[in-house]
Amino acid sequence: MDRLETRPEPDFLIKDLNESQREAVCAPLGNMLIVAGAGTGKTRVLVSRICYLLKVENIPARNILAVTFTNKAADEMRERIARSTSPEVARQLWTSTFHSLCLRLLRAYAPMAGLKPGFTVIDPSNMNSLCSRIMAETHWNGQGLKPSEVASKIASLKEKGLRSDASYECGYAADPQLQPCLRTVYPLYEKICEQENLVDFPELILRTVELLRANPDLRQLQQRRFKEILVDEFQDTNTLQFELIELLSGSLSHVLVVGDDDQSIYGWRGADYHNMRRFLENYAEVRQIKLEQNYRSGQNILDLANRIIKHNSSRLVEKELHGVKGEGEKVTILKCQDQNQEAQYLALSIQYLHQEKGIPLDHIGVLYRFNHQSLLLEQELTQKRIPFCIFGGQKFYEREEIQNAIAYLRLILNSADDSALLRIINVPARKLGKKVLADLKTVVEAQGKSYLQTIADLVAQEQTASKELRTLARKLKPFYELISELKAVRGELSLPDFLKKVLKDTGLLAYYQEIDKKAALKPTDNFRAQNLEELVNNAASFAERSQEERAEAEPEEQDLLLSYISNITLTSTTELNAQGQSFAPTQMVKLMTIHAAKGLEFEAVFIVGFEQSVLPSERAVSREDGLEEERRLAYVAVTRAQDYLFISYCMFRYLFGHLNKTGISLFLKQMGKVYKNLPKEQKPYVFIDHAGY
DNA sequence: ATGTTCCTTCTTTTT
DNA sequence: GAAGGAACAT
Repeated sequence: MDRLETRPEPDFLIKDLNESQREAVCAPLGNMLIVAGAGTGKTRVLVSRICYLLKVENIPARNILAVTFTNKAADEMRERIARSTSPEVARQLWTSTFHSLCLRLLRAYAPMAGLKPGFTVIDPSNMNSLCSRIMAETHWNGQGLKPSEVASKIASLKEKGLRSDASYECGYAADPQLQPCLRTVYPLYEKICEQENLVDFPELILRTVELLRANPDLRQLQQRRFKEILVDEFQDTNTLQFELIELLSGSLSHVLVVGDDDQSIYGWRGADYHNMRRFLENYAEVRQIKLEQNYRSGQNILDLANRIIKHNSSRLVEKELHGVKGEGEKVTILKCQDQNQEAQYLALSIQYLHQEKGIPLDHIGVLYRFNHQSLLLEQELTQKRIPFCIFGGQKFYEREEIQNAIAYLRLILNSADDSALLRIINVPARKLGKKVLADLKTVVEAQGKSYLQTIADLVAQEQTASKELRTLARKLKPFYELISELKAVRGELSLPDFLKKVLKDTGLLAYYQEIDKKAALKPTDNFRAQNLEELVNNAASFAERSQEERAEAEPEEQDLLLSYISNITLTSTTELNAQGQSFAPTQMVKLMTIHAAKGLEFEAVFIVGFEQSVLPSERAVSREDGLEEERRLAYVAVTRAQDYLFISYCMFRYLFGHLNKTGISLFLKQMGKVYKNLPKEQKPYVFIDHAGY
């Protein structure tokens, strides 16, 4: 025992870790690829590694960057590090998502990146309306492409690092359907974003990459800052994010990436798990570590999972999960006649698990491939009086009333934001309909200024203008005065008080109260006015939080309203439910898609609709790598279960109003072959045929 | 400007 | 089969 040891022994860090985990945590400084199977304690390894870097390697916290995909993961990591070190240290760490990291850099270097300070971050739905605006103005009908599809084409081009000019050169012009989109819509989209000072999600990354590419000095500065870079869920990175990491890491930095190619389920969104292989190729002397010891599930569940994924031929790394909990319960595979029977069986089984096995309802997860599958299940659970909640569906910040409130804030912050203005200029109705807007538009186009500036000019020149312009000015004056007044008082009020004033003065709150009153039939409906009030609460707690962090805040983040709306745009889904509250339901069964379940675990898992043309989905299999991605989806679903796993499939199912013959999924069939000749006791599952009744 | 009716269209969605 | 959009009517 050496009490005088100044350099802390890593024992406290590696206690309870298995050998490969320990190797990952205590490896000498260098590049590392950790292939971490489901439930193998990867977050723990990441957190311990960061603590090791801090305490043993004495790397200052401000030189460590940990990148995740969700805010939730980033917060959780920071919190766990705070517990192992100190809140002080944890605050100095850079733990953030790709997007919030880029936002921070762009706010700091806006002019250098070709952006005006105070730019607005827009979400995918705003991107859609912008595209629809452009399509209307250019009179292009989309040739079967909807605005949202055009928007996602643009987004995916950006995620490949391609601007409008580059994507045209890159041979995408060969696609006849894409041509008008590339030639007219994309360049116009870029132009409008530039004029209105808007930045969409993929743009955050692309701008940052271009900024770092073009400025060697700035790049070097960042590379010297980020000595140790850690990236979670690396299989989900896209081309652009891969390049971002390359630009941020210098010759003296070390990069550690953690991922699992078997859990790559966002390929359709541009994620490319081959980045794991690329990492090995592009980085020097990468230490490769495989984590296969699973702490989550019983061996029966793992056997089934291993068997399913084995049929994928394009896996990067062969691996097999070994459990530590023993065999555990057998998996139940249930064959049903139709979805009604499946729903009934589900409700009964949940009751059984809850009442006989004492499993709390909130430790039970029901997973499905498509959102619409929940409908029937909801009805059945309601009837049997089993409390449940649904993850996903409509998100709080996507709700119309919230988007409208945010649009007012956007306009107040950024006068150039025509998209925001056009959204709310007549909400609530101000007699500014089609006619007035068309007249206004001609003036805007003649002047070449933003809508708000044009309105300001019109109002100022009311006396001297022609008769037509005078009437136009008179109609627009109240709206102009409203926005000006709000702009003027912004600095005098706290964030929540200001928001309250905006909702009241614009008439938005009264407008939605009126709508609620008329529609107040179903109590399950979200009252819209209530949602707006929730927005105020949300802003209040945001203001409180930033008060605490004020000491750490960098000067560019001082504008509370600006950081609030950027924040609410980048914070969404799992953290807030449709009512805008933090989502931590108790005593309720959780229903969600398999995609939404990634990263979660439950004592008991039900996978419903494990059948042909559902899982694998009929449409997915036509895509390149589609079938294998669906199989990975099945693998993710199965590996969510700790103790109980129930899989069900139907022989027939209504899909889009028609009765289809579905039946057992290819994945289950292939898995079952291995066990065909084994006696029942040796199979990891019990098969029940309910279809005969 | 708001309500209606018909018609089309169906994944998954970390930010 | 249900929801969202477009065309139409009030």
